[in-house]
Amino acid sequence: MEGWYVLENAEGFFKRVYEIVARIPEGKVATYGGIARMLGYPGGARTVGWAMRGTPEGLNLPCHRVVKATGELAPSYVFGNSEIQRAMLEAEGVTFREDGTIDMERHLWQGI
DNA sequence: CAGCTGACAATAA
DNA sequence: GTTATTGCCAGCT
Repeated sequence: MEGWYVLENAEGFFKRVYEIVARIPEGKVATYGGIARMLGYPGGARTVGWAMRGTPEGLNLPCHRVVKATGELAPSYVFGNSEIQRAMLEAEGVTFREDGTIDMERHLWQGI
């Protein structure tokens, strides 16, 4: 966490979340709680997800790479259908288990 | 000004 | 093993 200031206007909690999400590499996924922990809020998992809800589309933020701690994808009403998110992650190179959940052990991004 | 809601997470039964 | 409940932080009404 040294040069995390791509968006120099990173003052609010939102921006801070956007920066981290924007840093997620392809083929990797981050959890809401994980991002919250990076910010120093171990219990701010909901807040991170809530911040994503207000994510401007102009930032082209890879919100589809943010999943639950259990490896499950976000609810269907986020993209209209969970298939979209799953398809995008598969296209990125993320592997899924038989349950339809992401293999966190392989793709969990801890924030390099 | 006070209470409610919400793209979650962890613990208890 | 699954299902239910509580806690958490920031913005909104």
